[in-house]
Amino acid sequence: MTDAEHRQLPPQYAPGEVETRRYEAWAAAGYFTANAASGKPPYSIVIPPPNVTGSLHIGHALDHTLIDALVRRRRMQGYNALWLPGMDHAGIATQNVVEREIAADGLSRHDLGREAFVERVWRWKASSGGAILGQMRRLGDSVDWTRERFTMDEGLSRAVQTIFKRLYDDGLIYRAQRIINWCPRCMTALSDIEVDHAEDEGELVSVRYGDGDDSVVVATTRVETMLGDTAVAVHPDDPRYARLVGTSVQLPLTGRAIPVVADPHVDPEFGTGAVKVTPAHDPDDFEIGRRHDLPALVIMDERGVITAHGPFEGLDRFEARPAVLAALRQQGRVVAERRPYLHAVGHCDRCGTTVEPRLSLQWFVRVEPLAKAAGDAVRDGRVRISPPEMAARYFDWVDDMHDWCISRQLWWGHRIPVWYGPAGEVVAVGPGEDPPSGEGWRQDPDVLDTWFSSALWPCSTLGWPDDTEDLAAFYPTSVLVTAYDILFFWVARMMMFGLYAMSQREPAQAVPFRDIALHGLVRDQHGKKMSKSLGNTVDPLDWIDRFGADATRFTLARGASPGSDVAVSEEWVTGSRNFCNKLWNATRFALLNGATVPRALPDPGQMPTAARWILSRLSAVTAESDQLFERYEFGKVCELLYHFAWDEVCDWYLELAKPALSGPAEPGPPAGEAGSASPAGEAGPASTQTAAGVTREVLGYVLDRLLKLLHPVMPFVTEELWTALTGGDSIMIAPWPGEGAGTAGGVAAGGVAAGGVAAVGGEGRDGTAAAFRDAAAEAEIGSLMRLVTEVRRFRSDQGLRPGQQVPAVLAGIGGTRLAPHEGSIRSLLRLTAPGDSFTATASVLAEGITVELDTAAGIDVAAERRRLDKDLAAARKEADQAGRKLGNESFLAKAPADVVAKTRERLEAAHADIERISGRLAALPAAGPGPADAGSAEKGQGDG
RNA sequence: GGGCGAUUGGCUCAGCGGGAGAGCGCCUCGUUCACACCGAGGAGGUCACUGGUUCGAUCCCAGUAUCGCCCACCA
Repeated sequence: MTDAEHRQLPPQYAPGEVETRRYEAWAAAGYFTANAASGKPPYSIVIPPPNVTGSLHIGHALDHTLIDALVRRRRMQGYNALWLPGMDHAGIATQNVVEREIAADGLSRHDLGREAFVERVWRWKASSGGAILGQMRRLGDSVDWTRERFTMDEGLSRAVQTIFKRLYDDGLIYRAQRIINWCPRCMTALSDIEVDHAEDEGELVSVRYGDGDDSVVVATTRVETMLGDTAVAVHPDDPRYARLVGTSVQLPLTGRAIPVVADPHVDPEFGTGAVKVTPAHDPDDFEIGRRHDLPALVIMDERGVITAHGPFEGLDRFEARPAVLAALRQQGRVVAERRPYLHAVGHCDRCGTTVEPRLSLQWFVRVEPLAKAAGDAVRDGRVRISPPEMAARYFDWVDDMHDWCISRQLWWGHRIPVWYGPAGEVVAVGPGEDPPSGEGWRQDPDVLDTWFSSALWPCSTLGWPDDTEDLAAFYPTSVLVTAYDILFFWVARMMMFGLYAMSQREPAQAVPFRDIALHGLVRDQHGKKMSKSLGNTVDPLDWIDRFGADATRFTLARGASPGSDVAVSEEWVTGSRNFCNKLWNATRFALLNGATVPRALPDPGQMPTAARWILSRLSAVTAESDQLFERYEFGKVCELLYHFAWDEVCDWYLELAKPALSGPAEPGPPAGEAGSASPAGEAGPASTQTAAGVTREVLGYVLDRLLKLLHPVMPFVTEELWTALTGGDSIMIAPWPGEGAGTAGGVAAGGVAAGGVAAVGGEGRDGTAAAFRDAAAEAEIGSLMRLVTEVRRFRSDQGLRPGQQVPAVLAGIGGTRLAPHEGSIRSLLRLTAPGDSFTATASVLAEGITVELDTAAGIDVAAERRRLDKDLAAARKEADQAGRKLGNESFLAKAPADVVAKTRERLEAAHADIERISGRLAALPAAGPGPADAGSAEKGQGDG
């Protein structure tokens, strides 16, 4: 853009072209790239790595918006800000995608063989994986593309093997025969958290084992597993079965004799008090079996097909259930059936298949010491969770966690770095791809749980296990931003592995992040979960196309408060789009009127009150938005800035500035209220010191700051407007307008490096970051706003068109604090000077000033009386309330002084209102029949 | 079965011991030279219910109802 062009804006913001142009320019300029060697204090966030199979959905859009806002703000504050991008290989999910692909050619992964299949997955990744990375550009994510990582790239694989070996050597990884969760469709083991429990309808069947006096009735929801029963268990103190303990009963259908054992785990109150024991197919039974040295009889293969010899062999587990039941029924073994019987059943969180408890040899992480350390880091405050309530969930989990099954019977993932000798013994454990020298070595065929590598993400992406510059500069990361639904899967595990991997550091430096900022899930306008089947999903790319990235981001951020869900709808994003346009036009207006951004503010003595008012408000808003940002209150930041920009800057300040802007630009006698300000001096060499000049600078200053405050959430439109306004290179690298931007206060609150970082970025080049507070100006403009609103209400009630000019006298304004604002008031209210024939036909009393209006048609007495009656009733109610309080001795004795004082003020104000309104009622011309002024007022109160 | 949270205007939500708020929607008016993706004005709520604490409760406590979420190896 040329200098002339950059001050011309079209009347509407068109995001499309701006966004791609700006993003590419930022990336090309290297603004996203962090430099570990820079002397600036670090601020780092690692992306929650999206699945390589994924595409950008609305949940990512929320997460990324919040992260990007944090990073952009810190960058402007002078931090060495890093947002590190990357992806997760997503073991099961990715393998499933490619398996489906080859299934189209009628092939299974076994047809290809392991090596070819894995090769095929890599090819898939290269061509169709990672679509999300391109989509992140559309959102405006300021990620450092030079540091992009993938959980299966060389460095991360080495990190995985390294920590595996360390854990193994420390006795924290072991291999054992256990009952694990097995998905018969994915044909792999799952960890506890990869299983979703859902209430399923089953049936509870009571079956008689044995005959005659020595028989016992057991209840089960899974009759088919009886084929693998190796005992019946009863409670040791249960008198009903005491005589049977130690004997055996005959198992129906198979005829096997199985022992009756006594085990305290059995609940004598449930069912018959006797339970069948199937050690190979139920985790509880497995434990009972261990205690009593029972054999574990496996009756199903890895697909869930019955392998027990007999008539049921070859049946799927769900076919076997009715078949076994029918056979039992035929033998008269079924004593009772209860159906439907609701109970919780586990499902694979990847494919929904009912999980089968399966006895198998797997690798486990002994989590207890790791989980304890992870809990302690939060307990002792090294890591803070936002919102704090979520910490309870975190503790529940880390304090009572089962060992973590980490082996998966898949091909896509980090192969377990263990080699077995010819006899099957573990003889070597990674790292390194090569087997030990000699013959007969065989690597474990399984891969590691995807979450095993994700758990290392904060340190592995920064270079661990190597002692890299990035690791030194950016670990611990500053904050982890993610949805609460992933607290257990990922966050807690990063805590465990991060602390373990970095344990050579002092405890405060070993944590993977200092803050955990949890946000909620995105829901539809009715608070319902988004799902494809409900058809209520929102595609963020569609919104970006139609409303712009900034509108999409603002909508999501506006709804985000710590830990709670975000409801969005097209109405919200429309509103956000409108807000972008509002900013656009406010800046456009400023440019059309010659606004400039000053190096320093003009002398406050030269400023109109309105300027001091808006600067005072800007200062308050800036401080408040900084505080909210530090607390991850994104919704409140957005709300605050939205209302400041729209209600205060646009609706009032721009309107108040209009008369001054149309004044002379050359130095001369200041116009309007500025006449009361100190005369133009030579103090500011760059300043024109006319009312118009001062206003142009203040307007430019306010917009400069406002755009910067909004930039973290709305990067594109603010960039476009700011460069047009200032001619600067980029708002991205402009200094943050915080009061003493980036100084120790802000840093301490942000919890960045311990020890604090003082004076980051300094005051910036304009050196005007100090607070500008002016309570008198705020009070004065507040008074003006109330007066104008009151008169507008009158005009509206009287059916006067908003634009209609009305001759008026502002009686009694002389000597009041509003006297200097008469010009503004007249312009805002469309009041003209009274002509020769002026006769007041109506008046409004507000702020101690009587506005006498000459309305052409006179006033509508009835409408006015109705309104006044209503006002009077409200004022009386107010006076009554406050008066009653002040008449209460206990209140006077016990309430704090400021509350009492405030109540007094309320009472006085209410009395003044009553007097004013009564006066106006009395002054109303008697129109219509009836001597009813007082009566109608009374009625109004009575009704209220 | 445990735990947590919610219940505020038509909708989605802020507020959380001393005067009930916002956005959208709704009604009225408006071609004022930034913006109709706009401006001005307005209507609309006994803050789920019942008790308690308090000078004072939407806000604190207890209970009830309804809804939601998380965790869970009782067949």
